[in-house]
Amino acid sequence: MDAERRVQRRMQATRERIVRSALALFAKNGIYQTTVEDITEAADVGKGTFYEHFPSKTAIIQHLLHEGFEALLRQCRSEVGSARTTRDRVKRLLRAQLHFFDERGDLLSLFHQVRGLLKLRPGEASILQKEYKRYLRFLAEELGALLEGKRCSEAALTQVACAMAGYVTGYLSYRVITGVNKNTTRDLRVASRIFLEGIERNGWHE
Amino acid sequence: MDAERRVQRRMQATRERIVRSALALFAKNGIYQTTVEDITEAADVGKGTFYEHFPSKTAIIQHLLHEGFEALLRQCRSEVGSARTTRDRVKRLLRAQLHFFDERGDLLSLFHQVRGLLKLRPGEASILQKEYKRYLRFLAEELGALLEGKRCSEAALTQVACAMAGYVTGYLSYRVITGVNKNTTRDLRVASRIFLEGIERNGWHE
Amino acid sequence: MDAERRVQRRMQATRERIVRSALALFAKNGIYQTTVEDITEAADVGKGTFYEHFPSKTAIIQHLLHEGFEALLRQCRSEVGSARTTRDRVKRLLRAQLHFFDERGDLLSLFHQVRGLLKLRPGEASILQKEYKRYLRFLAEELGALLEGKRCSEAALTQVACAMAGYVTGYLSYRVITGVNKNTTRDLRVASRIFLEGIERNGWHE
Amino acid sequence: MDAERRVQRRMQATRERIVRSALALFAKNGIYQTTVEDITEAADVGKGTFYEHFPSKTAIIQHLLHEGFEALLRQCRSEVGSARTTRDRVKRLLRAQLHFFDERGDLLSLFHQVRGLLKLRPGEASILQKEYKRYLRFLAEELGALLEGKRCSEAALTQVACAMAGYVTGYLSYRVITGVNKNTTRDLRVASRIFLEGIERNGWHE
DNA sequence: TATGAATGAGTGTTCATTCAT
DNA sequence: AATGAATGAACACTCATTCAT
Repeated sequence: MDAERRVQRRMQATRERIVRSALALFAKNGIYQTTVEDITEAADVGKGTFYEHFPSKTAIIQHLLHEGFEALLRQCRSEVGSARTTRDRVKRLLRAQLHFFDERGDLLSLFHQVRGLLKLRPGEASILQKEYKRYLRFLAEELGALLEGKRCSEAALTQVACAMAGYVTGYLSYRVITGVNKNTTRDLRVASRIFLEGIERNGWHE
Repeated sequence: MDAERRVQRRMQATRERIVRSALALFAKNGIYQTTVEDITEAADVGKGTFYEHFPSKTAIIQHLLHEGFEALLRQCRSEVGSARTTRDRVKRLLRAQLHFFDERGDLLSLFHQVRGLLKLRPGEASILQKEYKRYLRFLAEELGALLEGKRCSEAALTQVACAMAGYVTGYLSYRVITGVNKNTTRDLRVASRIFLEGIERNGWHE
Repeated sequence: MDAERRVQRRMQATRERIVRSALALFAKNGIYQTTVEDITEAADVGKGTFYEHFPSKTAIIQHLLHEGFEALLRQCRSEVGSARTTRDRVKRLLRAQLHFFDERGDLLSLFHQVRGLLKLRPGEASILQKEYKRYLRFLAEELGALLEGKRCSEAALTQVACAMAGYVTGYLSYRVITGVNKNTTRDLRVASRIFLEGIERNGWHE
Repeated sequence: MDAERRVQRRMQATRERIVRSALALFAKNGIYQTTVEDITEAADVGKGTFYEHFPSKTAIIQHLLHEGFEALLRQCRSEVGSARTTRDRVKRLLRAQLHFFDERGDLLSLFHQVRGLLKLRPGEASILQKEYKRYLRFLAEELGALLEGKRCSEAALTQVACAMAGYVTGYLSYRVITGVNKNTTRDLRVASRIFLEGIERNGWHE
C-alpha cells in the first residue's frame, strides 16, 4: 500500500534527522557533552523517539562511525579507481581522504574522539575498533597494490597505512587548532610529496 | 624550621601521587571514565584531598597537559640542540618526538583525548588550546630555522608543523590500534625519510 | 450478518490471546517487570491493539483478578455443592482451593502480587480490594453455613475466612519457595485436619 | 578521637533515617511506587546520600529483609526459649510470630511484597530467597524439636513450616484487607488450636 | 479494528564538588 | 593539610499511553 510506504518514509526521515543532529552535536560539543536530549531536541522529536531508532547512545556512535568510514572508503575507491600510474594512485588516494575530511569536519572530529576511547571500555571498544581496522586494512591493500614488485612485508604495509591515516587525520585535526585556512590544493601537494617521495624512491622495504 | 619543610615535602609527595594516578587512569580508562574518586583511591588519599591540590578535575588535566608538553619540548630541545646539519636536526626532532611518545604512551593518549575536545566548552578550550599551539609554534620555529635562506611563509611553516605533529601523533596512535610492535628505529627511518625528502628537496614554499 | 459475527469472534480471539499472555507474564516475571509491549508481543498483536481491548494496564490486572476469583469461587461452589456432612463440606472447600491454586499457579502468583499492593494507590486499590473481599465473604458464608447452630459472630467468621484464605494461599506460596514437590493429597489431609479439628471440636466462638 | 566517633554516630543516624523511611514507604506505597527520592526526601537527606549508604534500591530491600527476619527470629527464639511443654512451645512460637507481625505491619507488608517476586528476576531472587528459606528452616527445626520421638520426614517438616509461615502471614495480611480489628489474644487462641490439634493428636507423619 | 511510531514524565544511578571536623 | 559524608544537578534509559493511518 501507499500508506505503508509513506509511514516508512516518514520514519526514515525522523531517523535521519536524529542521525544528522547527533553527528553535528558530537562534532561540535563532543560525545560526552552531548546528551540524548540535546540530540532529540535538535532533531525536534521526543526523547523517547531516539530509543525507537537506536537502542543506546553508544549504538548511534557506532552507526555514525560505520557509515562514516563507509563513505570515506567509498570516496577513496571511486577516486582511485580510474588511476593509472602509481604516482597518480597515491595522489588520488590522498586527495580522496583530504577532500573527504575537509568537507566532513564532523566525521574527522568523531573519528578522532572515538579513537581516543579505543583502548578503553573493552566491551564496546572492540566493536568500534573494527571500523578503524577496516580503514587501515583498506589503505594497506591499496598501498600494497602500488608496491607490487617491491619487497614489502605485511607489517611494513600496515605501518605505512598507519602513517598515511595518521598523517591525514592528524594533520587536519591540528590544522583545526591553528585555524589556518583550508587550502586543499596545497595540502595535497605537500602530502603527495611526502608520501610519494618515500614510496617512489625507496619503497618501504624494511 | 625543619618541620615546615617536612610538611612541604610530604604535601608535594601527595600531590605527585595524585598527578601520577590521574595520568595513568586517564590514559588507561579515559578522562571521562575516570572519576576523581578513582584517582584519589589509586593515589591512596582521601577524596577531599584532591581538591586541596587542584581546584577541579579540569585543572589537573590542564596541569598534566602543560607538564606533558613541557617535557616533550624539553626533550626535543635537548635532542636537537647539538645537531649540526639540517638533515640531522630534522632527524633528531623527529626522533625526540617518536621516542618521547613511545615511552610516554600515557601522554600520547591524554594529548589525543584532550585534542578531541578542543573545540568544545569555549571557556576551558582556550586554556587547553594554548598548550597545543605552543607545541606547534615550537615545531614551526625549529623548522623555520632549518629552512633559513629558503622562502617560506608563516602559514606554510605552521602547515608543516601541523603535518609533523599530526604525522607523529596520528601515526603512533593508529599504531596502538593495530597492535603492531614498536620498532622505533624503523619508525624513525620512515618518518625521517618522509619529512627530509620533502624538506630537503623542495622546501615547503608555496 | 455472518461477517459481523466473524469479526466479533476474531476480536474475541485477539482479546483472549492478550489476556492469556498477560497472565502468564505477570506470573512469570511480575506485574511490574511485565510491560504492555511484552504482553502484546507474546500475544503476537500490535502494541496499540492492547488499548483497543483494555483502557490501561491496571484494567487488565483488574480483569484477570476478577475472572480469576470468579473461577475460584465457581470451582469452590461446584465442589462443595454436593457435600452432605459438615466434615465433608470443609474438606471439599479446602480441596477446591488447593486444587485450584495447584493448577493455577499463575493466579496464585497474581493474587499474591496484587494483594501486596492493596494498601497503595487509593484510587485503584479499592477496586481491586473488592475482589479479595468477595472471596473472603464467600468463605465466611460457607463456613457460617457449616456452623449453624453454633454461636459465631460475623467478625469471628471473617476471621476464620481470613485464616482459611491465608492458610491456603500462604502455605502454597511458601511451598513454591521451598521447591517441595506438590503432593496435593497430603496437603489436603494436613489442611483438612487443621481446620476440621478446630471447627468440629470447638466451633470458632469467641 | 571523640570527633571521629561523633562522625560515625551521625552517619549511623543518617543511615537509620534512610532505612526507617524506606521501610515505612515500602510498606505504605509499595516497593515499586516508592522512589529513591521519596525515601531520601522522607529521611530529609540529599538523593546522593542514599547511594553513600546503599549501592542500589535492591540493596536496601535486601537489607530490610535481612534485618526484618533477623528480628523475627530473635523474637521467636527468645519467646520459645523458656517453654517447657510441647503445647507451650507451639503456642509461644505462634504468639511470637503473631505479635511480631502485629507490631510490625511494615515488615509483614515488605515480606509479602518481596515474596511475590521470588520466582522472578533470577539473579536477585536467589539472594532474597535465602532469607525466606532461613525462616522456614528455623520453623522446621523448631517443629522438628517438638515432634521428637514421632516419625516425621524432612519434607513433612518443611511442609508444616510452610503451613505455619503461610498461615500466620497469610492470615494477617488478609486481616489487613478486611479491616477487622486486631485481637491478638483471639488470633492466638485460634492459631494455637489449629496447629496444636494437628500436631498433638496426629503428629505430622506422612 | 489493528497498528506501531511518537511521546515525555519518571526512575535509578553517577559524580564533581563542598564543608564540617 | 587531610578527610569523607553529604549533596544535587545531570543523564541514560524505560514504558504506559496516544494517535494518525
